[in-house]
Amino acid sequence: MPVPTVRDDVRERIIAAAAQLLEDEGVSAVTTRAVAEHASTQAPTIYRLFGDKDGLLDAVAEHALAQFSAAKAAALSTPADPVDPVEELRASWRETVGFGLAHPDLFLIISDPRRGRDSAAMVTGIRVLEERLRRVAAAGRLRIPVPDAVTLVHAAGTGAVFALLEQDVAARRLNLAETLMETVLAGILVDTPLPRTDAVDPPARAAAVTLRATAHDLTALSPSEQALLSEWLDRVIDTSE
Amino acid sequence: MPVPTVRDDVRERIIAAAAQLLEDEGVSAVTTRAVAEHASTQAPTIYRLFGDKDGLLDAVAEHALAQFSAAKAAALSTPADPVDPVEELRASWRETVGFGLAHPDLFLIISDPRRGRDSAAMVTGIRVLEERLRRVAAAGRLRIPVPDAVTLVHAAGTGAVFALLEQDVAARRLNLAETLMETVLAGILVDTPLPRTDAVDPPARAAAVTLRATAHDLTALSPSEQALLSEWLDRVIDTSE
DNA sequence: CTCAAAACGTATCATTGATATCACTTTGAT
DNA sequence: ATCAAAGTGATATCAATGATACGTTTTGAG
Repeated sequence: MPVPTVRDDVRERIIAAAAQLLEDEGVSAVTTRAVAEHASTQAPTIYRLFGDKDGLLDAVAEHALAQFSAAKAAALSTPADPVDPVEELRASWRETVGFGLAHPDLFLIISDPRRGRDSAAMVTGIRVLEERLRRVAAAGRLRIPVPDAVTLVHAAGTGAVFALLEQDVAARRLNLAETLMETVLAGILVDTPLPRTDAVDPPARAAAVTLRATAHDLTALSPSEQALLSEWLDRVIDTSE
Repeated sequence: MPVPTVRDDVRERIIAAAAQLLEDEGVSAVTTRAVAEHASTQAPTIYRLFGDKDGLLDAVAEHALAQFSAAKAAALSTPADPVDPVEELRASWRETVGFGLAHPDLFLIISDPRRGRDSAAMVTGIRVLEERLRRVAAAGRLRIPVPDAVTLVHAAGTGAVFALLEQDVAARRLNLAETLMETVLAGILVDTPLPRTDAVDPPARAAAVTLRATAHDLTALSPSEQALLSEWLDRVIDTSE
């Protein structure tokens, strides 16, 4: 086992400095000079240790994701203390979405397909998801092959985070992630019905949704009447949720 | 109606030059100097017309997306020639995914949440999707409010494109996009059964999937036996697809 | 034709990723 | 202990890029 050398120390200081700059001031603040200064070293050291700036960002992404994955792995149930693997999958999804929303710039770097294809960070994250889904399959709850499920859940999760990041931070509809997750789970799991608003819902809701979409084409109503009708229908739809 | 001025001409030339550079050599080739040269003008003109480089990229994205959306809108069925709105939604999804895969750098620019929040390009794209879903709702096929469906489908579509772009171009599993689409549709539409492999499938497939996940943990089999079993199960799963 | 406003074009700045260079230190074999 | 080889740290610097200042030219209304 190699003892930590001075080189390792500098390497960690640089990664930490870059990570903090990324977190605090965004990706545009991560310049070689700023990183070097925050790490109390010089710019050329970055190139000696990481090759180029892309290599540094790779290292930052891998570091952050490794930390995150370790926390998740620690939460994995042990054979001695089994937990419903589907619930673990749900928890994993929520943690991932939360991570993406909490560290948007980092998430965007990791998700960049031009980087992610061979990135160690992405591989690490995928492996955790795969283990979760393997357990679900082992419990007989998965309806499709594990690799397919990995890709599907990964794609949906990425899309959910991106869609939420696009929304204004104050008006984020966080249940979008939940809805998308449940929708995907309903599609890939056995014996997991669609979320709430299905059979339980009064047929009135479906009718309201339908009518709401055509409210502005109802020639029998004046524009102001259409507007009011739309408001009412929105209330009907929302309160039956 | 304003007549086209010289300024408009230069503006279009710059956008075309930037778009072509983006398409041919990727985003890193889109420098102010390269764009200016290809457009037979000077770098400062870019700043007079677009404010900064970000503004130029915005304009490029909007231009490309407007062209794309126009083509899609032209394909929209007219009242005189109605088409199943759900099928139109499927077609729209496929076109969007195809667009993303054909123009990855452009798609990444459009999808960047830091840009997309107020970008005209994103608004344009969303509007088309909203119209599609409004028609689905008007036909009584939508189970959730139109705005929710817009966000959901948009998120899933973005995720599908990103997941596909991450894969090696030669080994892309394009049916991932189809599967995700059908899964989401099954979740938001009424009277739409889950995709193919549901009730039609023999229960054998589900069992094969379950067993496949635990093949390497079967202590009753030797490692080589486990490997062969895995191959057989993969064939079973694939041929009943 | 005049002339003010707009557009153009040259030159240039500041920042940033990346590298050359070199003195100094550590390392490890002899 | 010695000394050559490798590594480290620091300064200076390069090339490319986004962005702008400012003098010159073009345009179009009256």
